[in-house]
Amino acid sequence: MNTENIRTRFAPSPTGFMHIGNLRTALYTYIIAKKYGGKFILRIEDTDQGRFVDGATDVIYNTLRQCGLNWDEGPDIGGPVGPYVQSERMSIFKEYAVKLVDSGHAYYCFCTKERMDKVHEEQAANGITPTYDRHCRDLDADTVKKMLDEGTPYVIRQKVPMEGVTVFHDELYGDITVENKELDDQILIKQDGMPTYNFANVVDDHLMGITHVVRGNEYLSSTPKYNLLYQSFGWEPPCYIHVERIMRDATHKLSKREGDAYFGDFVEAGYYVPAILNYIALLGWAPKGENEIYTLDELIEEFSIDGLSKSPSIFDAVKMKAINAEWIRRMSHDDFKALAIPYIAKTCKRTDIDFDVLVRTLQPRTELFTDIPEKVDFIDVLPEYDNELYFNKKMKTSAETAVPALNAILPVLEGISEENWNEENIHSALFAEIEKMGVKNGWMLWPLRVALSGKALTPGGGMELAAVIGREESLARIRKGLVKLT
RNA sequence: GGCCCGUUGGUCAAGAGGUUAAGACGCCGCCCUUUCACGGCGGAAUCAUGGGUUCAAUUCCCAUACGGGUCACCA
Repeated sequence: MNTENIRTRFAPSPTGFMHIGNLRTALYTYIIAKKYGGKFILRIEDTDQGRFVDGATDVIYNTLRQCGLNWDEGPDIGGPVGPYVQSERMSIFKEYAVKLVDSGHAYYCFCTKERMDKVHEEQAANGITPTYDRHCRDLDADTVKKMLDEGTPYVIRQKVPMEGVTVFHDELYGDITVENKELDDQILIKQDGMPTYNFANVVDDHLMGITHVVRGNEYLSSTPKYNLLYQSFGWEPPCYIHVERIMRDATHKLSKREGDAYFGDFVEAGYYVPAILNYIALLGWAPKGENEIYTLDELIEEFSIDGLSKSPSIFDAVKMKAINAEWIRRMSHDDFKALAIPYIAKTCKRTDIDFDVLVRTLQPRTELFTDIPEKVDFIDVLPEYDNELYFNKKMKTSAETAVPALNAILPVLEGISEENWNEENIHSALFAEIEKMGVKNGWMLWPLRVALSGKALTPGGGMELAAVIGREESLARIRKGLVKLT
């Protein structure tokens, strides 16, 4: 593969959503450009006015920026081969189509929609794949001129060779050969004068100097027609890299309905953007070594086209969550803290707590940021709980043993002043008492956890909880627990 | 249906004729431990099927099955 002066492009339609599969295509496209020091171009394909959605281009911009997939040329920043919005390029396609007519690679077709419907109907009835019957393919020049002069509505169709084969090369799939007779004389310019997607794509890619086309593998079937177009123009075809799709399961695509299709869904669900990128990069691509955690820069470093998979990958939310958790564990305390605080604040309004202890206990227990609110919901107000919670088989504790345990803890903690109330002092005071009494750690500390949180599952143990919620609240909750028990 | 593409544990996947068929997630067990996690150790679990080629096929070839894609004046 020639990697000199690579130019790749991401050419999404503004639908209002960024599908996770498209994002992955954008990722690979970006990586391939950057890996070889090339340019990554953004082109907006908005020619389908029927699908126009307000603000949809912003979704594309924002997603790409959030992910760090910064484009070198695009609608907003311009570039040498603009415009980068396809709807602003409409005037150029007709001219190129006429060039093809002149060179005998395309032709005017005056067939009406009604005639085509009838033909297709008949073909279908005879069990033939509906295609254009090439009715206008060999109209003589005079007839064409006459009809054009009369203003007869027309389309321009590609004149695909009737015999022979077309071969194209894909970096992943190798050479793919298709019989020309399988190819339809597809429409290049529609009756309204607008280009079809396939035609605009070829012309734009060429005019923009795109060297590597990375796209979903649903385009594999139409690539021979693309290649024929390049040949007809005498242009060098780009290097094709078709990537397989991401599936929901073996037979279903990711869908809007399941809420698992769009980038935004995952951000909202508490995923960390670099982790999302990391996970989707791994879906359909395997690194050489055993590391699975990559930043974008590391991905660029590690990436290799031969690591791309030729079969569809099934999206696994469980694995993505694991990758997300790994990213969280690897964060510095301060980075995690900054990201966690807004989620803590959802259920914990207090600001006088020991955030450092809380955040430290939270970090290894957080898979998604959205896990956090539920984990800290006991801080502001002690939840109602049952004395049964004091029972723990392994700790050998129960509502009965909790009474002496809490009675022993209370004076010890009362002995720590407000100024000295911190995890270290709580720890040493409590452990001194434990040693003095000759009891098991859990016998003493399990009841403390329950009294302080009213929960069996908490971030950190009894001592951390005491440090987090503070002296006054801790003592009050222990006393309350004692009252509740007796 | 025609054409094109694909098929290694539940999932992501390595492997490129000879391997005890990596690794990760998940699952199970054990250890650590004031819970749960984290961390550590161990375990169960895979080459779609049938024919070839070969001394030897997960690996190469051909069928079959299954899955996907595509056959628009949509993109």
